[in-house]
Amino acid sequence: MAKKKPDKASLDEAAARLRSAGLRPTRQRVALAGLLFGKDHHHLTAESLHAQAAKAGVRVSLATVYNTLHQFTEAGMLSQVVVDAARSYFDTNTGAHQHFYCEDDGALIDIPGEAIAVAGVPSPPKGMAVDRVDVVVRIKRA
Amino acid sequence: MAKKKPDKASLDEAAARLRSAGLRPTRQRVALAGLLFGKDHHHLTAESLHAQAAKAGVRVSLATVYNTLHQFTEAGMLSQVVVDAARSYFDTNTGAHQHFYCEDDGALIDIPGEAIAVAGVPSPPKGMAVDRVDVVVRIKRA
DNA sequence: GCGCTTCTTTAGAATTATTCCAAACTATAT
DNA sequence: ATATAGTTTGGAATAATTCTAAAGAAGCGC
Ligand SMILES: [Mn+2]
Ligand SMILES: [Mn+2]
Ligand SMILES: [Zn+2]
Ligand SMILES: [Zn+2]
Repeated sequence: MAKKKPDKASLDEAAARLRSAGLRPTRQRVALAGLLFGKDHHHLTAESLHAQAAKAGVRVSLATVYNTLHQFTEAGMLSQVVVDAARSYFDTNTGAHQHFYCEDDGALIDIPGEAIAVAGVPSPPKGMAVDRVDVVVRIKRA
Repeated sequence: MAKKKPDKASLDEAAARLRSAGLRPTRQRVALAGLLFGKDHHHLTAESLHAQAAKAGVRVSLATVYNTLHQFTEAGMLSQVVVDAARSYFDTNTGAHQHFYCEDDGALIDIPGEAIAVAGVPSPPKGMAVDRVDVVVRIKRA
C-alpha cells in the first residue's frame, strides 16, 4: 500500500504552524501543509501540488491551491523561484540557496547556499535596498 | 520636433545585420531593428516595443513583434531576461552582465559583467553543461 | 520587369497560467 | 448555539503569448 496521506502527528504539527502564522487551520490548508512540509525539501508548481493533493485523496480547488501557496509564501513558509516566464515554481526550502535550472526539461536542482559566493554586487540606487540575490545556473544536455 | 524614426543610415545598417543573420529585411524587421539597435542598450517587453513602434508611426502587429523578438534572440542580437513570472523582458545588451530588478516597479538596471563574480558553482549533473549563470539582485524601496 | 517559390505578416481565435467573484461554507469567539 | 469574520469554490474573467490560415512581400532566374 502506498503511503498517501501524511500521518496525524505531522498534520497536528501543520495546524500549529498555521496558527502561529495567523492562518486558520482549515482542512485544505492543513492537508496542503502536510503534503508540503512532511518530507524533504522540494520544488513544485500550483498544478503539481493540486495533482498531488488529488492523488492523496484531498479535495481542494485549484484556486485554493493558488491562495494557499501565496499565503504560505507571505508567511515565509515557502519561497518562490523565478526561472521561467511560463511557470511559477515554489520551494519548500526557504533558506538562502541557489538553483540549477535545466532548460531541457524544466527541472530545478538545489545548490546549497554555502557553495556559491557572489562578490562585487554594486550598491543599489539611492533609496533602494537589496532584498535578495538570486543565482540561476542554466544547464542543458551537453 | 521629436526624433521619431531612426535615420536612413541606421536602417541600412539594420538591413545588413538582418541579412547576415539569415533574416529577410522586411519593412517590419528593419523598423524594429532600427528602434532596438539605434540607441543605447535597454530593456523592453513585447508590449513596450509594440507601443514604441506605434508611436514612431511604424505599423506592425503584436504577433510580428513577438516573432521578431524571438528571431532576434535566436540570432544572438537580443537576450532574454527572466525576473518576473508575469512578463518577458528582452535586453539589447547581449554581453555577459547581470541585473538589478526593482520589485516595486519592475524596472531593470544593468550591472556590468566585470563587476560581479560568482564563485563556487558546483559542476552540473553528468551529461549537462552550464549554459549561463544569471544573477538577479532584487531590490525594494528601503 | 515577370512569374514562381518561399518566407512573412496579420487578424483573430486559441491556449495557458493565474486571478477574480459572489455565493456557500466553516473556524472561532462569545 | 449564534454571530462574525475568514475561507473555499466553480466558473467567469484576465493577460501574456502562441497558433492558424489566408494575404502580402522578398528573392531569384529569366
Ligand atoms: Mn531543496
Ligand atoms: Mn501568463
Ligand atoms: Zn530550492
Ligand atoms: Zn541588461
